[in-house]
Amino acid sequence: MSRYSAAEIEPKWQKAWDDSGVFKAIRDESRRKYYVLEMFPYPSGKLHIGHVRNYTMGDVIARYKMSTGYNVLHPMGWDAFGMPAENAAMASGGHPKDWTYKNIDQMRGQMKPLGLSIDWSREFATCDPEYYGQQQALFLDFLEEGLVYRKNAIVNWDPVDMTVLANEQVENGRGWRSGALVERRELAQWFFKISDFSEDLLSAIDKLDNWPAKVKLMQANWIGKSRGLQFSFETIDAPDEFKEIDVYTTRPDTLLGASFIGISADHPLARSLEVNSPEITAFNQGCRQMSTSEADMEKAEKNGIDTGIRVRHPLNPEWELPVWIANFILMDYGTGAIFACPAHDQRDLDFANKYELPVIDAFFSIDNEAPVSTKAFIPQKSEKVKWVNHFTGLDVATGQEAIYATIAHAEAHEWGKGVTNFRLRDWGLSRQRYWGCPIPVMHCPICGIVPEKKKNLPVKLPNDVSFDLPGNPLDRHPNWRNCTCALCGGAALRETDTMDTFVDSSWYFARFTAPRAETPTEQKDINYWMNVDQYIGGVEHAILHLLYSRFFCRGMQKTGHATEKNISEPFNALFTQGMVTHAIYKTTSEEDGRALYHYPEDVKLKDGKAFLKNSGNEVNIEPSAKMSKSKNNVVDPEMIIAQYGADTARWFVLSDSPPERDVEWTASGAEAAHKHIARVWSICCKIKELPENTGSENDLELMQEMHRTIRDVTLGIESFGFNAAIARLYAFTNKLSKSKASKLSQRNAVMTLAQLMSPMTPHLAEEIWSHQGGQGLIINAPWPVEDESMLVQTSIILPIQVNGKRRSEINVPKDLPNIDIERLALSQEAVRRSLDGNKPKKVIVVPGRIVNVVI
RNA sequence: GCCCAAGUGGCGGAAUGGUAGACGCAGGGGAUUCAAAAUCCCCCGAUGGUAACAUCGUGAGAGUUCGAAUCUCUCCUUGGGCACCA
Repeated sequence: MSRYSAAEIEPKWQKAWDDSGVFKAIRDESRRKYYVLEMFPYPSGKLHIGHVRNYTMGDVIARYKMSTGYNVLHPMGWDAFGMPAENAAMASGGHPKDWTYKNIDQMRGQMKPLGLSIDWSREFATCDPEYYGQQQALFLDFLEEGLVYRKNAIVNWDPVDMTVLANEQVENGRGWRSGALVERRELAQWFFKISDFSEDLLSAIDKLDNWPAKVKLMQANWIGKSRGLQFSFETIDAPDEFKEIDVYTTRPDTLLGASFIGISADHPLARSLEVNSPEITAFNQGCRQMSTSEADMEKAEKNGIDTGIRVRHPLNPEWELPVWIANFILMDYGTGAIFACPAHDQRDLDFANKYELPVIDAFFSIDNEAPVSTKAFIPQKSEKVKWVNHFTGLDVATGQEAIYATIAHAEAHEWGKGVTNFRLRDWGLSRQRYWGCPIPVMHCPICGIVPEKKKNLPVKLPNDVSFDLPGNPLDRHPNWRNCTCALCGGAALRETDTMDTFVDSSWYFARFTAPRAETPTEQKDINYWMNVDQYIGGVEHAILHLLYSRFFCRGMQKTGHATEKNISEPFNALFTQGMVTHAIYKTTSEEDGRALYHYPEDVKLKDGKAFLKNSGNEVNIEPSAKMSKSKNNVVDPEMIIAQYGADTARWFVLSDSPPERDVEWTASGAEAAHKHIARVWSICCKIKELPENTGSENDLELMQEMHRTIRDVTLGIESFGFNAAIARLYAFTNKLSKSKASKLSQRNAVMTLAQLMSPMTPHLAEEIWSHQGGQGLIINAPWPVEDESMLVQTSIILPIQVNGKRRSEINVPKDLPNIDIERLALSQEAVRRSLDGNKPKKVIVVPGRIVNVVI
């Protein structure tokens, strides 16, 4: 018996797959296709074990589908634009392009030894001019179709680095590099009109049958359709242009609980008041120094300033309400102005208590009429409440009923109108950065904004740039900006904004169907391969990436890039896998007190404590978190592959946790996976050496177990229950290793085992297959199908409960009538003891499952 | 703060209304061996008991049900997202 050597066997089979071209996807209308795609990686430099998990899951599906006769497309590419490349260039010199392509080479080199069934001939990176040139063509068509426009928007501005900061680059209101207080600055920005599709993007969620319910719910909440009331308050003592303040509210029913009016610091009225009031100017400035992130705004202390202006209540002109500027009101949502009802909104209540504004109850709970003081009363909209002199005449009604009644009242009495609003905002795609897809337009002093001609695409990024000065290198490039107006032929300037990297990832799946086409898509290919049948990626993309991709497909439909077949929904099925986590090892630098993070490979564990291998110093163990470069809690797959082989790494990442949940990487788990692979190989070798014989009474038992395993593993793979499938394979391996069945049956069993394991451990599977004399490659062998006749069970074990507690069990023929089961159950010693001579109240027999005796 | 999840032995987890803890890890005992590694066999939620068995037990508390890890409500903790990280 030879020892199993992954180092020899894995490259051998990878070469065999390559030579036979099994993974090359060729369009063939006569065959059923299956498109499986994992979210493509950002080339950060090193593959980590989380990537391995992600691609292994896709690979299991791809290989399984190949074995069941599908023509499979399983491509790979690189989400290659983005900030880290520029950050690296700033930190250590070099060019983002070189950094990126070097990383891609490295990661591809780490990925290939995993033995993934990828069609590498379709590979591309989004920073290839061939890709982003086609993206520019799409952009121009979107522009022509009216799906792109320009407007002013607020950005985080770092006044020292003279650059726009991403939200993650703002730390406690300061720029991460400069430490300068961040300002909110208004810039002209490009936008996609995703809001045109709000209704469609929302209602089409219902048709996404094979998406996780939680993702669909998150998207629906994100789009945030609401029915509310828009109306205006007449002002008193306001500047002439502001005779009225428009407000939008989803709770117009609480209008009699109104306490004050709140407006955003960016509201035109708030801005106009700055002219005469240094206090208001200072307050608004303060609001504008917060980051633009909604989470930051919500977490910040709620502040406000009284403008001195008042408004009349629309239902009672005598009733005057003060107008406050408040830092928690977004100019982007609704009208940038609200009326506050502290009794029924916690945030308004905290604000009212802080500034001693009135709290007026609009309704009470039916059984408790205590007025609100520090905790707002916010019942479900479907709960009936008692209204205080409601103007619609309602007395006891639900919030929802009151909202409808109020909108009807407002429309009938002409003081407001019902409006359907969406939370979803248009997608700002402008980035003031170098390493992105250039927006292919120019600014002409005569013609204004002019799209570049398609024949001049791609508008390529210039290579001669440097990152040693603040700001965007495209802005200060000596001649890249200068161009000729595509309309009048005069001198013009190129747009220096590049596109959000989410644009790159919003159509790459379509490009994979024809990656070398001279147009963004090729009708025959997109028509055959789309949609993606199974998409796999992190749940962190549940909203933005997936929503943008759904929008993009709608845009591509409108602009004729996907016409024959409706691909408005790109992903038929979605699976969101969990992350691979690892404990974080942290010490503090003695020099400057900064946190230092250590790689798991440099740390030794002993008695629940961790020590550095080189110095022996103890390190702090922080709770497991997503593996990330910044925390160094990463496990390098190269080391795992060198030590154990790819099959071990693949088997482990699938085995321990359910795929949608996070998995904690442990060295002992990897060791166990490795042992199992060696064990299966040794069983295979033992079977080969068995003497030839003819059948045995143990054959049936082994074959029945084999067919049950085929059934369970197939179901496990199809339902993403990889961990369950693997547990089943362990159990079958245990059975086989102890089996006394004939050589013929054992050989049959081990070859079936190899087939069932082949999606997870393809190299081992091929080796067993060839060792046992299987025909051709196992990847080309048809998937085993269970024999129904081998699954039939003649008797079953029924547990007997007394009052819901298990007391006994009986072994009965499968189709014994209930009356006989009941009689048998009651005759059980344990049941008789519990009954103590009394008659049972009731006996529940659930056929095939359980018996419960109620006493 | 808002939206969405998750919480089960020492650990990863199984069971989606019907025997809680499959399978794996760690641990304990044994076989083999001159010895070790490797391998194989047995045990392994807690408490009480020689045992049979009994009681308790799925983050906390309440509820629905003949029966709840599973459904409902409230709370706690952890994770993801919050529109310029990808």
